[in-house]
Amino acid sequence: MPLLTEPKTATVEEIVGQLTEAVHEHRLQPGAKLREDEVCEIFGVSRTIVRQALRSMEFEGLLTIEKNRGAFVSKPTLKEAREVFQARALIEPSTARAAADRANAEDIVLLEHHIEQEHAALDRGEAGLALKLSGDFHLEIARMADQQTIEQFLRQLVSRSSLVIALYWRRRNALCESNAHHALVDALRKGDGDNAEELMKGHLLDIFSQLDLRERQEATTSLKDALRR
Amino acid sequence: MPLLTEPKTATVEEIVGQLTEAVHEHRLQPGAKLREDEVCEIFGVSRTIVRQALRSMEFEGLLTIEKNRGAFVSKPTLKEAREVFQARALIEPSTARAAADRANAEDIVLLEHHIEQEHAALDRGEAGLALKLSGDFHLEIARMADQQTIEQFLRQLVSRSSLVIALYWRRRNALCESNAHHALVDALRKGDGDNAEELMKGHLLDIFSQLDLRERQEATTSLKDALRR
DNA sequence: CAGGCAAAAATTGTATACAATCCGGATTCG
DNA sequence: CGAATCCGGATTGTATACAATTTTTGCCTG
Repeated sequence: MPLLTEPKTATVEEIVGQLTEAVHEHRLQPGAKLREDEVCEIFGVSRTIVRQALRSMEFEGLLTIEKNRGAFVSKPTLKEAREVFQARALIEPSTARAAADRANAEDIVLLEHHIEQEHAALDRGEAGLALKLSGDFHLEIARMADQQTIEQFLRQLVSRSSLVIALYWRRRNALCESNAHHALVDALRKGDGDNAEELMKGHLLDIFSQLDLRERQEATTSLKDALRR
Repeated sequence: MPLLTEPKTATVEEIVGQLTEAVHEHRLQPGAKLREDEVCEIFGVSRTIVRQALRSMEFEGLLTIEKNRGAFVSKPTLKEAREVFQARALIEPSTARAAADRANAEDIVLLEHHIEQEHAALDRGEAGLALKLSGDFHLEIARMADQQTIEQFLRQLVSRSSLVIALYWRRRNALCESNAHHALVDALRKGDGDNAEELMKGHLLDIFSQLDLRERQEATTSLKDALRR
């Protein structure tokens, strides 16, 4: 399995990239522990480098580092989950509008290619990959808007969205993706900012509505609790 | 002068806190270099700790670390400067609205106290301190809105705003601060979300308009270039 | 046999040693 | 005299050694 196998001496960025991808594609689930030595061996570097990588990912919100206990893939709470999508709802519509004003033919082709890959991944049953591509799609739009500061924030939000979806997505099977992205690209192609803004707003609401954000028991981490009736 | 003098063994957070404060108050100017050994001696810790602190501040956008060259207080470009205030204009008005809905008497007292300190600092001629307090004021409002994700982003934006102001503020002397904060607190006290939102929007535009964001020459760092006619 | 205690192993946190790179000044050559 | 080059010191980057903490394991006792 060519998963996280790098021969030797990777940079911090490469490690962050591969680990981030693994989390985005749900190959690493929320709660999973990343032992430093293990990561060291996989990438063939010293703990100095690995610790830098883990710390970066903590800043992104992807990992939570507990003192003296280690780095774990973050498990957003319900409140955090809501906040992530509230923040996206605040940021992304206006970003889509800006993108509509600036998108050129090249950008549109890129986005369409993105959607193709996304559908292909879904057809192959690779839901994790499709999810990551979907996130990248949103980031591409932010990039087109030429707002690096916002893009940087959105990167964090998309990362966290991936965690939220891992924890709170309703049906494990049907990962929708209707044709919201298609419609968005159409609006961008026409330079229709109003429509792009509205479509983005609706799209985010749609995703949000498919999350199960009701109060629930903390996932019982203790075997004892899990077995008592 | 009790500036950055800590006796011994500080934590990463303490170092980040003190250095951040120094940047926010313009005691450390954009472009200033932070040598690792120097910071080590000041705080009485090893480079391991200092490097963690510097890296944190790089993520906040406060420092820029150039490979093999060191950590410098960031110098936002014109584009970045504009983006920072565009992002704030996008985020803060709705945050002010949310704060108006949630603010209790205690919060209002806190904010008023904040404004007092700000004016006192201005009267004493401590413009840097006043600026930092002004940033904290905005962060307090975000905290009241109970949106930690947004608050986290705003923290970065306020940090960068401090750098932008250091670089692009028009008149070095009169650091305005009219009574915009007073008006905002009034709206919050009354729970008037609409007004709070509008006031915040106007306040940010006001700050933005006092920046000198025209294209300009890169400050010539070379004496030779400065002398040739 | 359950529960608690203690030692050992495993893991993370910090300091230090060593390697790589950069910077400034002196030297040499055109 | 000016420019390029090379060297030594200074500074940052990485690996490793050691300390502190947690987790596991095994033993002992009630």
